[in-house]
Amino acid sequence: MALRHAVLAALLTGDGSGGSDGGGSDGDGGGEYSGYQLAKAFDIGVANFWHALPQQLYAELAKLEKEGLVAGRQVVQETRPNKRLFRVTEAGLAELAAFTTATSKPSFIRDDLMVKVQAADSVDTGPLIEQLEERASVAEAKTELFGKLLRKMRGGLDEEEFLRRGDRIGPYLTCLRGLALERENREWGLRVAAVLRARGPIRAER
Amino acid sequence: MALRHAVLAALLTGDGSGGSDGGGSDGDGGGEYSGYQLAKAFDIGVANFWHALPQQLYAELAKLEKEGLVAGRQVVQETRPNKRLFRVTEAGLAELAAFTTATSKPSFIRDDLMVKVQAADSVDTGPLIEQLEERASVAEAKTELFGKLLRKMRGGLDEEEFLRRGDRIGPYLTCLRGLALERENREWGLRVAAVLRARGPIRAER
DNA sequence: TCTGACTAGTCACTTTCTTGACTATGATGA
DNA sequence: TCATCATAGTCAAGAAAGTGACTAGTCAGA
Repeated sequence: MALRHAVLAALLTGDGSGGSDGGGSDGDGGGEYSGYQLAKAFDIGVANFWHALPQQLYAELAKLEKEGLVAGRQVVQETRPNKRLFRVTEAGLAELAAFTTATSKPSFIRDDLMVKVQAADSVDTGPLIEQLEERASVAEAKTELFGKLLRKMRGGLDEEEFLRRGDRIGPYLTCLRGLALERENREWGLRVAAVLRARGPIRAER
Repeated sequence: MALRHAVLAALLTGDGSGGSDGGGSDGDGGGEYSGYQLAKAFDIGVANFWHALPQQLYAELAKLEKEGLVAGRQVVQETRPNKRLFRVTEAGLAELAAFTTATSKPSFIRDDLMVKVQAADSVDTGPLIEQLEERASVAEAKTELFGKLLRKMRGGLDEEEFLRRGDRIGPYLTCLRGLALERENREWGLRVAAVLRARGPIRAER
């Protein structure tokens, strides 16, 4: 059970997709998000370290609300469907605090491409090479995206300065890791593709 | 459904935990593993890109056998419980080949610590710092482990040479990525811990 | 005018994962 | 001698995650 914590953390951090979309006064600390917005955030930033589909988020938000960890309010809209905005309650904060104190499960990764590379000696490497290069280019795009996000978050300040004095450095720090990850992803993908290409078709069979 | 492919890939690659444990003549290509050995492999090397508990592996092996993708044979042992060794069949290879050709799902990570860091501005950072440093030291240990594994796999050759001519480079390539990952993990953990430490107790609340 | 995309979300079903307990035997160590 | 670890698994229940399909209105473009 940890999607809930990812959701709480995401609700707290103002790294919303919308930007200055619509009119909300963004005043009071941790933002308010609709399930829909949250789903988008999970597709971009948060997806860095957690992944979830919209349906899961809606379901989780419902549960969290029932338990009083988030509070939702209805917002009536004329031109588009009504929506419910959620914010973290005190109880939600307490839950997050407890979670932070508890020991973490070891992080885990699951990666189809790695499985394929692991078996690279026993299968046709053609399609694999393609996928590796595709992966590398996706990683490059993400690298750029994260770079922009980071610049935006730290505003005018340089990194050291921001990390010393900025408020809300959490998302910045996780984004930093995402950036490093994608950089490595890219390099690895290119390297492996190059190695496999150089070796040509399968050699070691069985 | 991709644990099965991870299992097949793991069975193929001779990166077994046991080393020269027990007496088997290791002759014919992809190794043979018991569920138990496989479980250990998943706890070390493979855990790099896939994670699974022993029960899942036993269950998956049973399914794979029923479908003819792996073949098991009973090995009677005097001094310890009997075991069943599995190897990948032709059909299993074909399944892996098909999997390799199909498009991969985007890799995904799930990491409690990252969630906690994301929320770092709203919670007590004390325990978090501890966990980050713990993580860093685990990562360092893994870094060393992977370094050794890599040296062992490439034998006397240097890396370029090995990747050009070695047989069974798949596990080597995935291990390379694991190494890079853990290196980044370590650096990130230390960096974030230092940043949080320098900031002292919570400042930005709500 | 029809198509498709965007906003906003719900329902039902299936697959996977995780937890915990249980069976056996032999070897190691206090 | 008693406890614990390592080998080698099995079973069952429940929580979490993933998939697919569906509603419904708005807006932009062909």
